[in-house]
Amino acid sequence: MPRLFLPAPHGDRSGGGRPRSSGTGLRRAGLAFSPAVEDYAKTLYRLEQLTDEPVATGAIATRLDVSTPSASNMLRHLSELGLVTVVSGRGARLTPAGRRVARAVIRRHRIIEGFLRDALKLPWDCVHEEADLLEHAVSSRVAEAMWDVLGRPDRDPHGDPITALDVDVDPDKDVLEPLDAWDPEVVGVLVRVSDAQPEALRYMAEHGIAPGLPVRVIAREPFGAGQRVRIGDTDQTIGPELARLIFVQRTG
Amino acid sequence: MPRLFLPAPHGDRSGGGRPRSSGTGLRRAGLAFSPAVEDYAKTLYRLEQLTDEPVATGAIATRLDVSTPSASNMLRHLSELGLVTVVSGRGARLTPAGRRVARAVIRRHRIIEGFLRDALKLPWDCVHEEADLLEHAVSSRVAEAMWDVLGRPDRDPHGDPITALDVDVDPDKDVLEPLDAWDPEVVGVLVRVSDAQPEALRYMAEHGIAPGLPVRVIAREPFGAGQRVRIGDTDQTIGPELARLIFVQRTG
DNA sequence: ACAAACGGTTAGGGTACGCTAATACATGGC
DNA sequence: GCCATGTATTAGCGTACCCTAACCGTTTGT
Repeated sequence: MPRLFLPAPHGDRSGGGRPRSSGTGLRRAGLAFSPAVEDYAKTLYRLEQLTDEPVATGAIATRLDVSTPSASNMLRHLSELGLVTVVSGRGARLTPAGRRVARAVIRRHRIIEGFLRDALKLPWDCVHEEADLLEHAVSSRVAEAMWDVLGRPDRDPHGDPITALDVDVDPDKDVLEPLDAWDPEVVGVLVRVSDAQPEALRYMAEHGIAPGLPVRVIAREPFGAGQRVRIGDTDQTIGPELARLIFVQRTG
Repeated sequence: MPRLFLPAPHGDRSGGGRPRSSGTGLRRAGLAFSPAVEDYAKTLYRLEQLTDEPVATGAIATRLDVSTPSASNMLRHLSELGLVTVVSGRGARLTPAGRRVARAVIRRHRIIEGFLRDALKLPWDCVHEEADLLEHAVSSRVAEAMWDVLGRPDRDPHGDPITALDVDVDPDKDVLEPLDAWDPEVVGVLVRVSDAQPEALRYMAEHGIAPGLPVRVIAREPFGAGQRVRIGDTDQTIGPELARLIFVQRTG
């Protein structure tokens, strides 16, 4: 049984005597949940923010790059851990406990990203992958120490918010819009860039597109060729696909 | 199959189609070896430094806190990975490849320890356990970045050497002795303290016993009560069990 | 010389994950 | 209302680790 002090997973009609771990547990003693469980919670949390419906099993599977049956099984597992409620045949929803787990993982992830970039000077585009690995190994104590060293910032390098664990609201709700949606002459601040596509991240790094800079839309190019935009103090043309990954807040 | 580009483990009479991972491998894609394998290599490396014989299966099992059969199985596994050669019925020995793996893990471990203590200001005694967790998740790139930030030290906080990957010699060989072995009036420098016992670490931290300080043995107490020693600029009595965990280098 | 003792290996199970193939269910078209 | 379609679940496996119990092979004591 991997997690001490928690109801045993699955059937647990086991025969094992020693209450130590099975499989992966030689390391990670005492950490509450397995990396896989944390990943599912995190993914579920993110997908829940997009709809009010329960999250479809297939969507989770796609996001995590596993087969649908695997996701289905894991969701049952998570529900036995009390982290999700499964709406059979339709999808799953995080419980409050599940949301806590997800927020903790996401918080650690963002702190680690910030730390890798600002303290260790790692290049932009490798930071996300490294953080995906580390988020399951870094204890809260270490993560909070990193956060202190960074000066307790409220956003990570991509502009994603680093919120307290008991905060459920997304501070970007009702505030941020994709740059894509803006018409000419609108002005504001670049708040965050999506970290979903490493390639896009690299491009943005090379072209000086980073959170914190002022943004002004100059014109919309014809035939869907994107927007002419001033970011910081350079003008450039942003294609619509990239513009959907850039989130801005109106100031004008 | 967890490790890309390596001969498949065990029989591999599998039926699986997708060449992705099984079990634990959703994260850690691309990392060469599983945490368990790294732990075995590390332990083997340490035990090999104590004897010239092949390392006994039972010794490894004890050190890793697993059953002897588990260790036996894993050693077979490691031998199929080309990391050890098993001397059947007697024990195992690391191959050059195994030694490389072990040194890489140990190097990461020590860099992480130093980093947690010096950069993150974590207390002495929790540093070792955190590092045990992190050493399998931190990539070489991140570890080397940490090392740079620390100023490329050649020892970790306990005084254990941080050596290059291709260096096989222990720089402490023929140089360090346990404090226990010293007679009165011998003087030198405290180079390292064993990190094997967290309790001892805590005691030493509280009593100002740390690597780098000058040491002079003042007298040996009667009836095995230990030694009267000056460490830094305080005198104290060190019991023989503690004295065996403190390693010193003669300067006089 | 032989039996006890000890250490290692083999046998047989477990759990956590993952996968494919086959089945169940929900939904939408007609 | 009924079937085609798609999505979700169940069935059955595979692998990495771990464990206990039973089985060897050496070494050792007398």
